[in-house]
Amino acid sequence: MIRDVIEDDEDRADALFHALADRTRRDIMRRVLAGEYSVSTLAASYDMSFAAVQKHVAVLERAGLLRKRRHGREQRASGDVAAVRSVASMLTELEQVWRGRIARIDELIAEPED
Amino acid sequence: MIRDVIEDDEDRADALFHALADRTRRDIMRRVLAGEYSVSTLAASYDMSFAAVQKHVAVLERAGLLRKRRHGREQRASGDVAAVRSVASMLTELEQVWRGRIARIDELIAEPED
DNA sequence: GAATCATACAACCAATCAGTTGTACGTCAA
DNA sequence: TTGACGTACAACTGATTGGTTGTATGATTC
Repeated sequence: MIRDVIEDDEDRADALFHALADRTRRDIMRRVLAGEYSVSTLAASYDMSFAAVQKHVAVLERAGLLRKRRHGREQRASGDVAAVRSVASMLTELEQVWRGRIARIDELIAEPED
Repeated sequence: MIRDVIEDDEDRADALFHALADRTRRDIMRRVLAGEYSVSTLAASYDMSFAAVQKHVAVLERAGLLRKRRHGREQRASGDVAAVRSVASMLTELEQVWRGRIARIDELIAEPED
């Protein structure tokens, strides 16, 4: 059913916005969009345990915002710009809803009959 | 200090992404961007208590995503499209970081000396 | 094969979250 | 002035979060 697809979309949106609603994770995104970094290299940048950073990376990965590639014994993460764009397009959709409202108001002003 | 401004920006980003990381709140945003709605009118649309919806509206308001105007005894909410755009611009910034990476890679390919 | 490095994951904890019910207060209509 | 409506907020609950430490597993190096 279409209903379920929409549900999945909402699940995905929840995951994406939630993943971005943490400053450490946003910072990780900035790094992995600029280049490839192993989890331990990333972890070295933050004042928290390796496990904490690893969990942040896992949250971003589950949301589809980054991918990991094995490289020897390390796992290198790189950001997925398409996922970032998909979040941006959700916001554009919201903006379109607003444009619809404005268009309706403009119509009323243009045709003041009734 | 500049440091504190950045901190405030991060606080704001946290609040914005967190506010949008809930499907009920995203749905409220769709409505209040399309028009003005009283809190109780909004509440009638959802299968949860008035208080729950009122709290969702408060979260969106604190994040700056909507504003309320008194109108008689009701409080009408309408979405702030500028706030939505500010979130979009954060994502554009992320995308710029990625573009920088690609540009650097292209340079390496263009000048294979070294 | 042993030691080491990089990663993943479980178990735990305090804090926050999303929901509930109940209460209080301002505004409007009779 | 009394009641009903619309809103806000406090107090509570179970679930989730972001952090911790400890342990297990894989790949690398000696």
